[in-house]
Amino acid sequence: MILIKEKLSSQGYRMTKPRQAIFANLDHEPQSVAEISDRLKKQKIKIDKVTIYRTLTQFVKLGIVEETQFKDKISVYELADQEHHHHVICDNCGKIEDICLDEKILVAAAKKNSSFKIKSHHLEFFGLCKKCC
Amino acid sequence: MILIKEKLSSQGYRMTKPRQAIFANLDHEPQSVAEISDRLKKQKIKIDKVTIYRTLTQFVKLGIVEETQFKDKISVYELADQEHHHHVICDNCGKIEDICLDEKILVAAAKKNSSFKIKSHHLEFFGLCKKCC
DNA sequence: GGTATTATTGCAATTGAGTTGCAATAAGTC
DNA sequence: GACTTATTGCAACTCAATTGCAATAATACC
Ligand SMILES: [Mn+2]
Ligand SMILES: [Mn+2]
Ligand SMILES: [Zn+2]
Ligand SMILES: [Zn+2]
Repeated sequence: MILIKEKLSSQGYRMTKPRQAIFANLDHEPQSVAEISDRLKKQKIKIDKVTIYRTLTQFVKLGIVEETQFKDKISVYELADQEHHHHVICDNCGKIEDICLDEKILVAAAKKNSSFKIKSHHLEFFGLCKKCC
Repeated sequence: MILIKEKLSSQGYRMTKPRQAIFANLDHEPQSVAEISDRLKKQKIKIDKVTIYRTLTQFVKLGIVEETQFKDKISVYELADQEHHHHVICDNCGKIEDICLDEKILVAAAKKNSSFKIKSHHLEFFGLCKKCC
């Protein structure tokens, strides 16, 4: 928590109540803006969606949050303080599971086979969770 | 070309001028609806965007076209008559390069490490093309 | 503490991709 | 050619995300 205050003020940004509340409602599971908004509403915290968008965009820039999008194209956000990992998404109910993979070999192969200077990659898996199987 | 007429009529669909023109403007490089629309305009072929959307959705269902989305969230479409492959996208200019990788090992590892019944995956690489390097 | 400065917020309006309803049009069939 | 019905184009709409701007609140300075 102090960590993010540091990160903010070091860039001339301010630690505000909305930013604190949004940060407190982030998770290691990716969430959409709508989901974060709902969580805040349940806690009787009134924050406009625009503020959530702007805050998350800023958190991404500061490396506090990671943004991804799956098949449905809407952005989802999760805390960035975890080791590099990927997700398995249920085609039926949308449930998300983390998955750790050793993809070094694959990335190395990609770098070798491509004329591009490869910097990053997206990798997600889709299927059915236990309940939906 | 006859191929797609078969596929269409076998499902009770019709081969129309718009569908022919849209098919003729598909490529092995992923294109957005806007890009396809522009190509058609340059050829003085007047087809509404809605028709392009509906046609592509149908082509996807028939297995003629593959739909993907990269970082910018808009859908892109490419011909499906090619072997399974992935893409490298330039972060600067959007150029796309095909890349073939042997990901069997990775997919097997994912299936092993996950509680889900994995059916498919998305894998894309990002970086800088030669020009933008 | 109180005041000045300026980052931040909330609201309303806007953008842009994609979808839907429906009447007019054009394939396929006989 | 006439009939049936899939398809098209237009307009209206949805929904995530962005933008402009005046009101508000966090920091800095006294
Ligand atoms: Mn995760
Ligand atoms: Mn390709
Ligand atoms: Zn499920
Ligand atoms: Zn480039």
